[in-house]
Amino acid sequence: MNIGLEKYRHYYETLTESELFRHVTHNSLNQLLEISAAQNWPKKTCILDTSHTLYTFHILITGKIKVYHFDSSNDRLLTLFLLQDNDVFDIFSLMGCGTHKVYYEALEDSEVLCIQVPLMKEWMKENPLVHKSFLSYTVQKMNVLERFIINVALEDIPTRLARLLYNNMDKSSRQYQSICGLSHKELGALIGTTRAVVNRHIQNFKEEGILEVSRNQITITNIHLLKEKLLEKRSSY
Amino acid sequence: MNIGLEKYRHYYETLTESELFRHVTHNSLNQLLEISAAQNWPKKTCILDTSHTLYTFHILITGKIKVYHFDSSNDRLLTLFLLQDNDVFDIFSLMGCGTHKVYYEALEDSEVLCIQVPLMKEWMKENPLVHKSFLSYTVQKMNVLERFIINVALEDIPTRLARLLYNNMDKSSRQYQSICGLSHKELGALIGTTRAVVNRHIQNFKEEGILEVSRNQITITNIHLLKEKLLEKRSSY
DNA sequence: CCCTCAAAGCTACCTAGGTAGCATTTATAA
DNA sequence: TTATAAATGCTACCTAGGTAGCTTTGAGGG
Repeated sequence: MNIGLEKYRHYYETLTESELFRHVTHNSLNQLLEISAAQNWPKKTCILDTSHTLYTFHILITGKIKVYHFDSSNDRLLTLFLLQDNDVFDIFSLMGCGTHKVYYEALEDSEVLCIQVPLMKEWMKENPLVHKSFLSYTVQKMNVLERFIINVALEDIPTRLARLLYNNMDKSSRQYQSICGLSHKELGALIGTTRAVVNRHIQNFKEEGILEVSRNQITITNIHLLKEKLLEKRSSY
Repeated sequence: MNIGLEKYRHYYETLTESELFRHVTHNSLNQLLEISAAQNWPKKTCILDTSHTLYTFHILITGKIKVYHFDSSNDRLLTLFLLQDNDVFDIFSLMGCGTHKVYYEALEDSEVLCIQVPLMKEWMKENPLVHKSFLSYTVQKMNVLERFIINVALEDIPTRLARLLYNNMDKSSRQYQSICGLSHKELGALIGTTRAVVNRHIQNFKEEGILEVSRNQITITNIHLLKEKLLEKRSSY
């Protein structure tokens, strides 16, 4: 990597804070940075080509990246993950698990470290302890996926939407962190439905006094009512 | 472990064939068996108590075990995984990822090795290479989950059912392996719907000449028609 | 400043799939 | 054997959510 010293420090310190590289020596961390290429992905950059997804491993330094699947038959997106600081992708290609087809899009300006898969494999071989961290990380992600699938398969859309809002709300400030500023279409992709349906239920929530909408921003006005949405389940049947 | 020599050999050889323990020394594998307790879970045994799920790690030697979530509000099951020989569970508890609530049920008589989580952690610490195998294994499972969620969120039930049948059919013999003998209710749990709906579509498939039904057994009569079900998607809209 | 386009709001329609209920068949056990 | 329970097949009903199409709003760029 050939960059300014300040940038380098910035990357270095971010990696230090990551649980993935916590037990890696300073020396090894520097070696990792040596084989990395830093890239800036501006907002709305869409990464589609396989050189990125199949042969490159990525570390997200700052920003927000959406991992999604595209279904051509009904023209719909499904967001599998929202990656934040210190997330890594794509472990699938790292493990030679080649058949999964996902796309990436930067939802905010993002700094990304790119590492060729063979180089990364080499580095991991010399730092075998990271396998443990990666395992822990992957299991956590799998837990997220597991809950996701249970939601999509067993819960109706008002419940899923309420859960999405609730989970992403900072309980004290009632502000949103990760899903702040997303369009209804993006919200739909996050819970497995379309923008029209999301909009419909947001209007319902508004009427019920759960939230208020003001240009590109959803504000929860009654957190208790929101929470009730999660618990009521389908008892109306 | 205190068992007959033959059983011991049987377990040992099964583990040797597992990709999870491929690079483990004979000595370590014996140590693993030493801290294991062998159990036989008869068909339809349902494991619910947390001593099994939360504090014990399991290796499935022979048999078939269903990992499922139960939703009390609408009284429905969702099968997340069908575990076969040499599968392991539950990695979540091993990684201290305590919040996932799943149940286990033996669909066939199963031989299981049970290992206390602290002992397993100790053993893994002395055999750090297994973290790599476990990582690879977990990533593969995650890939399965990822495809599952895409199916459930974006595809209709005829497609999901057709895919389930197709994936679990031995293409040459047209026999089923893993889902053979499952009830419509079980099939529903595998694709995220109810038995009534599964039955409805099986009747449709029958009328279309895709399959035949004879007491607890589904036989595909036209594999091409079945495959078309997968590809036609929702073009009828 | 206006122009453009995406996002949001809303109406109307339709169908896949969830539900309820029952009758029939098959399996398991007493 | 009979009895009990489970699995299957089938009917009828209903509603959540997908779709189409349009208007309104507002943000960002020239």
